[in-house]
Amino acid sequence: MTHVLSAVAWPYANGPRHIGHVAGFGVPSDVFSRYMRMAGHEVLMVSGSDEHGTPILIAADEAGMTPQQLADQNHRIIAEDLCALGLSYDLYTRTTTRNHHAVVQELFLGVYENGYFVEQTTKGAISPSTGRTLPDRYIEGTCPICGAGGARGDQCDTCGNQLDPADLIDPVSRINGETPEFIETQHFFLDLPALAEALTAWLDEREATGLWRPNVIRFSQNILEEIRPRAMTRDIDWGIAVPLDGWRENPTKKLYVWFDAVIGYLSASIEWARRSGDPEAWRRWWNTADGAQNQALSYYFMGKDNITFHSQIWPAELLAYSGRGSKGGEPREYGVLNLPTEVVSSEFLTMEGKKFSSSKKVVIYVRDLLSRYQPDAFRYFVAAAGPENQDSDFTWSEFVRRTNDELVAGWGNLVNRTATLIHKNFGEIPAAGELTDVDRAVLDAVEATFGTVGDLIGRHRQKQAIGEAMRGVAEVNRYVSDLEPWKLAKSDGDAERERLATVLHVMAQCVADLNVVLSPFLPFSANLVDAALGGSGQVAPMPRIEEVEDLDGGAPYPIITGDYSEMPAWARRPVQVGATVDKPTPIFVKLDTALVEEELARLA
RNA sequence: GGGGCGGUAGCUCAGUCGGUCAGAGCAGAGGACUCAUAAUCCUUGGGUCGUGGGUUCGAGCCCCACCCGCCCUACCA
Repeated sequence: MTHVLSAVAWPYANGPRHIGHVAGFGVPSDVFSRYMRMAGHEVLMVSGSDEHGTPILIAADEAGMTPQQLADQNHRIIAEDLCALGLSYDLYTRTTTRNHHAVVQELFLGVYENGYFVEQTTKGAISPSTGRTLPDRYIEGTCPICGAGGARGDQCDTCGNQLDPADLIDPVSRINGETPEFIETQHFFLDLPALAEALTAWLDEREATGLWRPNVIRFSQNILEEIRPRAMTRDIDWGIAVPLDGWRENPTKKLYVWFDAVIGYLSASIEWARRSGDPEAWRRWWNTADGAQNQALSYYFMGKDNITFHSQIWPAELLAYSGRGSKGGEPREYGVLNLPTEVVSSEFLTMEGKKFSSSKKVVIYVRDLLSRYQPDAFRYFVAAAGPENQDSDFTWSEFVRRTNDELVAGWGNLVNRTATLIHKNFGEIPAAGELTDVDRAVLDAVEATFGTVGDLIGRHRQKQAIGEAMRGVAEVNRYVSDLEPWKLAKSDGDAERERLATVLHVMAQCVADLNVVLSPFLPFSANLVDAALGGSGQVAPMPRIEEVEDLDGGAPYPIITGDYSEMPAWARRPVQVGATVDKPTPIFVKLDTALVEEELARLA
């Protein structure tokens, strides 16, 4: 039994998420997790809303709300959207829970006690009226190099030079227009150089597996070369308190949002365990570094902009807590924590050739998409044409084409013609007579897809995986066309009748198999397909939203959770002879090509 | 500026260790069939593999230079 942690990127709760976000981490992580469960692994899939940090504060100010109110609102929207996409989280929680705060502080103390924090004084900009950190990008002014106006604190877009915000001429805050104040301020820096050796060893070992995507491993090793301490606290009043005397009480010093967000993988695992009734259960996914009997693997899903935090900052935190850096040390109560097995980063999805931009209205939100289209149509597009290895483009015409020509015409039609033929001729799944070589050939080809598709999903090659599954679909369509069962149906002879039963039985078996193979990609329709062929309609369990109490006395909140224990195994299951097959209704909605123009008009 | 990725048929892309590697799907053309959401099945066109050099018996594949697109390089997340 292998324990598999599916650690899915935490969506930032400053607004609703668009389809680019879920294409990058949502759908791929769900396909992987569903497959791994069916393949017999003990999967724990966790994520949550990332709710601290400056952008939330700003969005809250603009909306006239408190940051907590804004986070509450967006957390709910995001959770509902992810749930509606069928993403099978064991727990989707949030970073404003008491549990998360406590786990983050525990990690901080572990890192601190082992000596991997260094205190440094830095110069930084703050807003004089609020005392909050003013990040470089929120300061603008005249570029000291080229004299252009509107230069940002970190970089001038006109001349391209990188800047120090203190050098800007007439700097102003983009948040409220006031002149920033540059002050000396104390912060805790994560001593990354003291962890560099351990990080290098870990990355080398990971590289040797040959499993990481080449650009991810290369990028990760590259950033290791210029490693330096990184501030893990901020001058801000929205976040998690620094759990040290003299700091804890300071309302304007909080932990850096990225220090806390990645810890969510651990805190969510712990929260899941506490809610499951076995508070120590999380350790089976996290504490197997030192010769535990079972094996635990962890896969982190995210977009490429997050690689740094998952292949450097997060493993550094884990190493520091576990006492595995050059300064040594001992772990506290959580023990030696596992490092990521694989950082599975996707590239970016673009929209009609352009970057997503909510301000420029080059965007489609998950909610809007799902209000008009089937979740599986979108999931299919992402699996078949998503940004797996390189940036890919979402266009409405391609979405319509993929849906109509591949999903509806290929798979949907095979299901439909199979169910119709069986319904008309037998009304139930007929028993097979003697199989011919042609029958065996198609059955073998379809059964082989369990191996090929499963292997590809396990190696995070979902584009190829769904391609192989669809090749199986084409093969069965070819079988049907070749054998022309409708002609057999027109004959009265017993031999023809038995042959017809055999062919339809083979078709039903192939469709049932392909349905299982496709179920990680198309869970909603998998249930409908199963029901259409006389099954229970319970092939792909679905997540649900649940309102829960905070475990430690905080405010209640919605989570995503679910029971995924009833998934079928990743293997052929003989179809049930005698199961009733009714006249089918189409499962996939064919799209009107006119919607391309309608959708493009919405973007303008 | 530094690092990385990509530029292959009209479109979207595969091409593992240099040797049937010039491919698939879609669109286009022709045909078969009628069980099926006019779906399916068969046949078919064809591209200087970004540009220019180089290494090699042999290069989309390796090396160098250049052109174009994108990403990372932030105290945003």
